[in-house]
Amino acid sequence: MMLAITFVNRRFFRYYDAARKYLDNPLEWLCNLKVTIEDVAREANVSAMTVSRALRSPEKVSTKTREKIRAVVDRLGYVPDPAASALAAGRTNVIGVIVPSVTNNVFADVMLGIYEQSEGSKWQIQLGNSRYSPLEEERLVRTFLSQKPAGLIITGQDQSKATADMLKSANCRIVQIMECGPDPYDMMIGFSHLDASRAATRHLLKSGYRNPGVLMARLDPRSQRRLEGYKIEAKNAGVYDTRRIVTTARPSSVTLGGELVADLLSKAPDTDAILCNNDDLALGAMFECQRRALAIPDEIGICGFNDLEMMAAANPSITSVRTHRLDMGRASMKILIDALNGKEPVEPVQDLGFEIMARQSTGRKTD
Amino acid sequence: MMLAITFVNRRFFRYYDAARKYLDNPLEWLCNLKVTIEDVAREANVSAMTVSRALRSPEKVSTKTREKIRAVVDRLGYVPDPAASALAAGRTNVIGVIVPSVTNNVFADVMLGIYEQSEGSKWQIQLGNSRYSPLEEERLVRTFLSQKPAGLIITGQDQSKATADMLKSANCRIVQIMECGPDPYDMMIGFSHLDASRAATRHLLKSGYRNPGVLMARLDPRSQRRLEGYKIEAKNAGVYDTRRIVTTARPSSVTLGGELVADLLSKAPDTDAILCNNDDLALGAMFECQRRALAIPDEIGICGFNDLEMMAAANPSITSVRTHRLDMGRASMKILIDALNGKEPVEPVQDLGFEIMARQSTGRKTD
DNA sequence: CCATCAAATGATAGCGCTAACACGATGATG
DNA sequence: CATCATCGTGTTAGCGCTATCATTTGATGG
Repeated sequence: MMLAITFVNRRFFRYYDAARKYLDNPLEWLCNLKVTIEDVAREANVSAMTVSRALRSPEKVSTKTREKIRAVVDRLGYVPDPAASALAAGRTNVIGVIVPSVTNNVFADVMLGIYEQSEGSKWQIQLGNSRYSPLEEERLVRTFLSQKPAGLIITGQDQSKATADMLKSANCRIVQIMECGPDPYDMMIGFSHLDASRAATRHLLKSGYRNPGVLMARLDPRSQRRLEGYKIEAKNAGVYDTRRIVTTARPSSVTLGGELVADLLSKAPDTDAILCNNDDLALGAMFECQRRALAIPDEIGICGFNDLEMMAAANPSITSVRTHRLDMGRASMKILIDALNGKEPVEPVQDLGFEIMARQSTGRKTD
Repeated sequence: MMLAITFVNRRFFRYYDAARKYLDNPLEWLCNLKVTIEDVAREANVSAMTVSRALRSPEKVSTKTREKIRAVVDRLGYVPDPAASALAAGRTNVIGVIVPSVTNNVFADVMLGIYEQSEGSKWQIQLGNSRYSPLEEERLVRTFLSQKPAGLIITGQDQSKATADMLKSANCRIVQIMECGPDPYDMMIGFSHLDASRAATRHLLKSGYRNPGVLMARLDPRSQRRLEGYKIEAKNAGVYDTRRIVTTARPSSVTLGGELVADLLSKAPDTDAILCNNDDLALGAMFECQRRALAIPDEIGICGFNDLEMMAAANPSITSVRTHRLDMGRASMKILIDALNGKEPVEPVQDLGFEIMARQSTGRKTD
């Protein structure tokens, strides 16, 4: 009885307080009356706790009660308040994803894989865009961690010291993507940019090109490693020449590809192959070579990086290094969800590799 | 005194409870001790409420107190708990953004504009990807609204009835983007897809093409309107012919552009111009025409839609309909933030228009 | 020096939910 | 038949913050 009175009082004052705000608009009041877990509990003749359990861990509630509650939930259109839930439980179902760009096709594909894998699960993706800025990344990590996320997917391994410290002591699971290396914070899914770029350079050399140059836009850490790979193989082959290294801090684009080719050919007119930082540059490079009536692949070879869909469709089709972007997204989400479900990964660092897609643009007739 | 004891008790039990969980790892316990607003309040010799005010509405706190608090906040590394804040205040700083695709360059640009405009503000972007599914969109809207967002940016005007009902009675500001039309839920920033497509079709006709065809992938509502625009102008000019309308439900890609051209030319070999649903298709169409040695623009004209950066860089450069994607993002975020700050928009529906970018691919020598 | 009022600050009471424990009912066990 | 584990459910006590109103402080003018 005492309980009933307390309960009625609580409801009464809640409605009373709410009502006062809508004295001039009773209709709006009615519309905004929020359905809480207690409303469901009352209608179903159970306690709020049982409703909570029925929704979060149904196996702990008898089938009969569960179905009764489900029916009331549907009838009243109850939706749990995530803020209250997070506050009470001390954690959320949020998985934060931090990428350096949303415009870039590469990350768009990774995101797609992540979304795809999270489908149907209880985990909520929250996307953060660091725009290649370590400071912005730091801010994002701080913001995400304050939300007590279940997990974090973050791009690369070149975080600032402050970010790294936060991540190391973070109370959630972490997956680094896009790269492979030693000392992960927790888990890691990616591939070796250095090896990929070395393989691409070797492909050019094997195809009979003697003076390969390289175009690099926006030197983020992964591009740097790719450039390093080119240098190693160029030196190995004894064809290293700084004139043939064209870099810029500008973000890559098709137009930029054309401009960089122009730059490269003016500095080193004997260049006979171009390794591009990514496929946008490669496409731009191809268009520019066509405008200059340089025959691809005989006079000049072109190789991109990432193997976006358009590379195979281009005319001529363009050689590129296929990276498993969708798989990286899927795998990172999968390993994270598994870990959250208590299934520790056998191998916390996974190298998904790459593949050289040799096409017309590097198909020089060998002598 | 009473207060002090209560306070000490509270702290004590908090620490005691926390401690029990870390009996086997005291170090971890120390690391995880969360700094709360009360810790800051105690250190700064003010009440929790004053700390809260100092952070959320600094102008309500004296300069001296504010600075003292700021110093303590920095020293302790206090970060407010957004869940607690949301629960107590009944609202959040979250702005939900719902787009049908994250892979698509078009939306990537819009997102970029949105992010850009939100920079430095207190508003938090949260991205939802409906993947062109009205049901998924409904789920997203429900989820977002349960988080009591400050605002919502949603793509288009073709929501399901349930979604529309939720949005109409939602307790937050709403901006629809990418389209312009009557009866917005609240505010609207976009352009007329019908008009844009009519203008593009007229451009082809004016350029001397007599038998323009059209390629359409993934018939979302906006594509439908674009198709409608083509039909109107084709009929106006008396050149309407269903053989020249090639559509597919598959998502667009460069490769698909090539395939659809093949389809179009086999059905209607006399086609002399191709209006493409988007730039990916246009690029693929161009490559396919080049493979078939069809001279662009003399034998066949090509026009894209959206004017992605690569259209100008292509060889030949490709005519396209420039849409102001970045501006749409920026404008939608701006009008939303203004509204949230109490600055009602003068014009709740804004048409940002479009621009026909005539280039080589439709530059037929007129007779 | 005090009344008056605005500005600054504090005390109180939740926001809606869940962890942790309590408790009763049920069935299994010796 | 007492004993004990197990299951399903209820009770209690917050999670960390802010709305609201009460109170204090300081500035101003008579």
